[in-house]
Amino acid sequence: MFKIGDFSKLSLVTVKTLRYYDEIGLLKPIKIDRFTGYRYYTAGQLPLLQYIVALKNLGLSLDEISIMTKNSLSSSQMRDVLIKKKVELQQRIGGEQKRLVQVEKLLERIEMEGKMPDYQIVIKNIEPMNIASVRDTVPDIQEMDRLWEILKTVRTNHASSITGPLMAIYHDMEYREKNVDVEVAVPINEEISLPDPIKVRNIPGETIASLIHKGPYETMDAAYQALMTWCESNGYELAGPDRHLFLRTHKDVDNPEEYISEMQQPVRKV
Amino acid sequence: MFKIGDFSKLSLVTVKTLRYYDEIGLLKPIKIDRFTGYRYYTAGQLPLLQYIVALKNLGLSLDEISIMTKNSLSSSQMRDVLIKKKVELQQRIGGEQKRLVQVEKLLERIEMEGKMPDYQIVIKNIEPMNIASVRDTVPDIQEMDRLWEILKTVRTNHASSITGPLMAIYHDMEYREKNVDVEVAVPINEEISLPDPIKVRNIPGETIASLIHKGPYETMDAAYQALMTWCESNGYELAGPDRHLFLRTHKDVDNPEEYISEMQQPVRKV
DNA sequence: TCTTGACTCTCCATTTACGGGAGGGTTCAT
DNA sequence: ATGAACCCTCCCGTAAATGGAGAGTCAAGA
Repeated sequence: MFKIGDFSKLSLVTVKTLRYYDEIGLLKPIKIDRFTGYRYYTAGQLPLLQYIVALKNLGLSLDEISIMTKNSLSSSQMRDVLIKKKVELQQRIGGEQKRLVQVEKLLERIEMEGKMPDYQIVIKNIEPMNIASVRDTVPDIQEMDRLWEILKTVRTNHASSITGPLMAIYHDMEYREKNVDVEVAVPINEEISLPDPIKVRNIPGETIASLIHKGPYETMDAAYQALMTWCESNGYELAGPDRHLFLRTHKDVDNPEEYISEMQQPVRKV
Repeated sequence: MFKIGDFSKLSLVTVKTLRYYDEIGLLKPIKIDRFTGYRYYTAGQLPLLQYIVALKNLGLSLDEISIMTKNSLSSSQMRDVLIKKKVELQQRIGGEQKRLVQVEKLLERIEMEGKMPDYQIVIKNIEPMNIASVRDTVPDIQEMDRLWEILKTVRTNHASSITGPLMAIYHDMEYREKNVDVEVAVPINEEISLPDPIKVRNIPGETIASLIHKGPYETMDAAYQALMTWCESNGYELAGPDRHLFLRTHKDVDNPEEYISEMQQPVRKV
């Protein structure tokens, strides 16, 4: 019989850890002195402790090790635990490798541009929502104001139904300056009836690449380029028309430099 | 100005998380109502939050992100943080991949043998220690008892200096049945003077592959084989004579099935 | 003006696998 | 008998939130 310190020296497992394993029931001392509380271990417990350490080195959690050390466990159940762990490890490795690539890309960009990039692109999952919208092909982007005017009735008559910021959906598959097929929309929380040409429709949940842009709309082209490049080089393909969310506009601030927009490009992993 | 819930919807960051970021000073609301405690955010904070989320996706800790978002940080300092993170990620990937290989090997063994293997092999780092020992080439392994007898004077006259279990060190580089060059030893904690042929010497700290064996010594050959195989297939090469620690012997139990031994094979990563 | 439901606040507990330390009891060789 | 080494329990801290309790606030509809 060894006191905890001697057992610790034999096994090279710290005293703290042994006490913890006792506490969670993973490895109980063979005997505890009722009066002093001293823990006593025996050499016969070393194989079990070695087993625990070995499984820990494989990356198993103590919970999983607890399961594995229940001696009633069949070998096929052990196999299942290990297979689960294997899958988990594979996924973690995959994730870390993706992160590594991203970090390397970011470093490259810092090298090239001499500074932190202005645009941070993030993948998000958007919930489905209802929108009230007007869609038209306008000869010039300035003409969009006409569409906003039409939507104004929603904002005045159903203000409490609005659940999000205004947005524009660009249905053209490629960029164009003239004759833009644009849908101007506002998210609403229920079916309300609206006069023509306003339609109410549902947008399904989607995965999007998001980029937040600060400044006037004229400077968004570079951001748009960055978003496209990012999608391509990160293995996403475009999966629908991109949206423009107006988060802070001339109605909120005077200086166009303070405008805030979000570009959302639906994407799909390839 | 948005209340926390609206800001959460815009950014797709949970309310709880926003409050947490406030608490740790990572992203403070633009205004907190002095009377109600309500937090208010503005669209202008979205770029910063997007930045935070993007860095989090790269695997940076919130502490590191705190550093990165201090606006006084030069791009070379940012580069340093990222390079540190890159190295960290590479190391983590390496570690996880090793674990994955181990799990796969264990699964293979379960497939082949139909049960969990009996031997768990673990790498340990042994601290340097002093030993009192007798070394000789004995014609037969039974002759070792003669060496134990010689060491008995240590165990009787210097019992309090003994710091560990008895051990045998096999100096032959390959396995042999006859004329074994063996050193029988006991760890001690200080320089004591001992009669010939007992020598006191120092064993340096070493990395060893350890295997705990339960049962009579005759059944240890398979364990020894397993240890060698393991070292080979896990990229370790032998780095010295192996040791046998007697953790529970005939002095402790009657039944040889209850004997506990530890085999320690010094190794070196290749 | 009142009510009601949605929203927000703070504070506390929980998660993993221990490590550090305080304060106090035990063992053992001298 | 004494001092050193050892052991005990209890509490706090870690990272990055998540979940819940209990209480206060806001806004829309009646």
